[in-house]
Amino acid sequence: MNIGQAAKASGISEKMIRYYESIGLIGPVSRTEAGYRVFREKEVHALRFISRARDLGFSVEQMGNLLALWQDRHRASADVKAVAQAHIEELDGKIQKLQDMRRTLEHLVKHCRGDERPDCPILSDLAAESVAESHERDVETS
Amino acid sequence: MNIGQAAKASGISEKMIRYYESIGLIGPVSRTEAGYRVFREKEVHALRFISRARDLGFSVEQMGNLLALWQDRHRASADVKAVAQAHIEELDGKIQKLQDMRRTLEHLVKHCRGDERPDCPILSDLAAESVAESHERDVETS
DNA sequence: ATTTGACCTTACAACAATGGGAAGGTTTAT
DNA sequence: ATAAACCTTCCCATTGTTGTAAGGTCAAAT
Repeated sequence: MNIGQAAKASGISEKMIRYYESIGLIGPVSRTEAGYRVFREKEVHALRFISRARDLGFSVEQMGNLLALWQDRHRASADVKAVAQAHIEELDGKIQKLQDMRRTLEHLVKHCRGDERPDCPILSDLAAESVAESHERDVETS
Repeated sequence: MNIGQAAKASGISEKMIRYYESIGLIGPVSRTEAGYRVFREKEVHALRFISRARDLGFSVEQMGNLLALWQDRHRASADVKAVAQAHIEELDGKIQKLQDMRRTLEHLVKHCRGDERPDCPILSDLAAESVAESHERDVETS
């Protein structure tokens, strides 16, 4: 199976397959005389594994861990669970941050007339002289 | 005011200030004889604007639009609102995606014993021979 | 047998946004 | 005069992915 076939079979682009090989996420793929990569079921299976993990937002590093665990017949499921849980917490952090932004923005948008006049609370807020927001200017010992 | 002061006053790192100048997000800053950048209130004000927009997750491109509108006395607030609303939708998309991941992962984690044994539904799911599309995973059948 | 087109190879650049660091010039305070 | 604290530009790395260029290979049609 050539790389094009493997890409279609796994849902990972040729580019990314080569990349994953180059960084060692998947071991070196065997080649034909001419240098073409040859994929067998084993490799394609791993690529599909990667594809699914990627869909769940795992980083390349985390995928490396998961792949290692997958291939370790003596793994403890606790180790796998730990990776997954850490990722859930990462996701929670990101979701939280995005929702905070969303809330603030939603609030501003709700108060903007959205007509031809220039007055706009969104810009006013962005341009506001810093009041008691998260940034600090003071650095001197007072 | 030198760049270090401007950085402290705006909450944007020196690095990023130079970068924002280099890509034209802020106009060229005037210089001393020796080549040091000189920031006046006007520039610092713009940097603070950028800092706030960035905290709300606006991209550099969107910030460019917002800055232009901010400086356009004849803007229509509708234009500002449109930028903000587009961004809210972007945020919604990202949140949605992350929550989908989170849900799936949470489900898998819940069904993993997390003990010494190797059996793990998380790995089983990732390794599954594709049955249906990856989105059609089993959802809370209780 | 040669051409064509679809495939493969590597290598390099780019994206967004940010940080790190080197090598060197300037200002300020001692 | 000298050291410390600034500033400057330039290049590199990150994460994950795509694009492109220049070239080698394979299979089918001429």
